[in-house]
Amino acid sequence: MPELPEVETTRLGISPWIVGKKIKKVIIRERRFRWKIQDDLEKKLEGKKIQSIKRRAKYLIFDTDYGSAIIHLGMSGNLRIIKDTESPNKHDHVDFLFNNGMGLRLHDPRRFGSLLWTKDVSSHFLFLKLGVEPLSKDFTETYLNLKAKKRRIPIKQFIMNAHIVVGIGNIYASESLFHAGINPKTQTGRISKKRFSILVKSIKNVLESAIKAGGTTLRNYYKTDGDPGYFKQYLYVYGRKGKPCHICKRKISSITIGQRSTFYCKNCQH
DNA sequence: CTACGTACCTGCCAGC
DNA sequence: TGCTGGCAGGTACGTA
Repeated sequence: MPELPEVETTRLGISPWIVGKKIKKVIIRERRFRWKIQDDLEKKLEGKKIQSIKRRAKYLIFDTDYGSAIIHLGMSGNLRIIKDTESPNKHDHVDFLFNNGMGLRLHDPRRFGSLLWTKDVSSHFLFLKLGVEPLSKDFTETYLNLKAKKRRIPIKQFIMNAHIVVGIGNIYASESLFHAGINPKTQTGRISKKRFSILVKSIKNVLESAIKAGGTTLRNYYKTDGDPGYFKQYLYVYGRKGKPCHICKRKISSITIGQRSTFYCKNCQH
């Protein structure tokens, strides 16, 4: 499901409801996720107050007085604010209930997501090898140019590699490359610094616009208030195989790169 | 480093 | 109508 904009939209949606709130009870109906939820996670969280919700890559980090919960939404996960009297539906695997009668519900049909607990986020194995945040000032053409040297992989795989830059998934990789006019198959090491500059701007633009629109809803992603994200209407290539390019009217092509479907315009991207 | 495959899951859709 | 295969927004890991 979610790429960076959807995770960020989720963070923005739930923060006002739960930052500063004390966790009264944690209900876990299903522990089998990407990693099994540890047996005493309820005990770790109950009674603690949520100090802040941060995001690193596509991970949401719930800092408490002592220790943090880390949530990843995988392909199909979402988080929603509920009243603690709302009965669970299928795949509503975890509830965090607060003192004020509200709760946070984790729903994830495919269970590729995760819910982990750590005393120290900065030393957690998930965060050790991550690349830069695309919306930070560290993400520049100079950085990409440095990392790109002699790399022969297609540029699309390169920008989807979380060791290089985090948060860019299959939708926004295709979209960013379209706006930058770069063919997704182009060998990374053969792209000029000038073109990297354009690519960096495109990525930041696409991600920021998608956050403003509340993310992209294709099937089962919904914002925390239950509404869909509206960025789908701004997609230029993703999911548009055979449809006319919004710029040149020629048909959008679809190929596979790194076992992932990839969309681009043969006429606009070189 | 690269390419490729495996694994973890459920749901949906097209085609027969 | 029902079955089957393929595909889906992610990512860690293993092998050559």
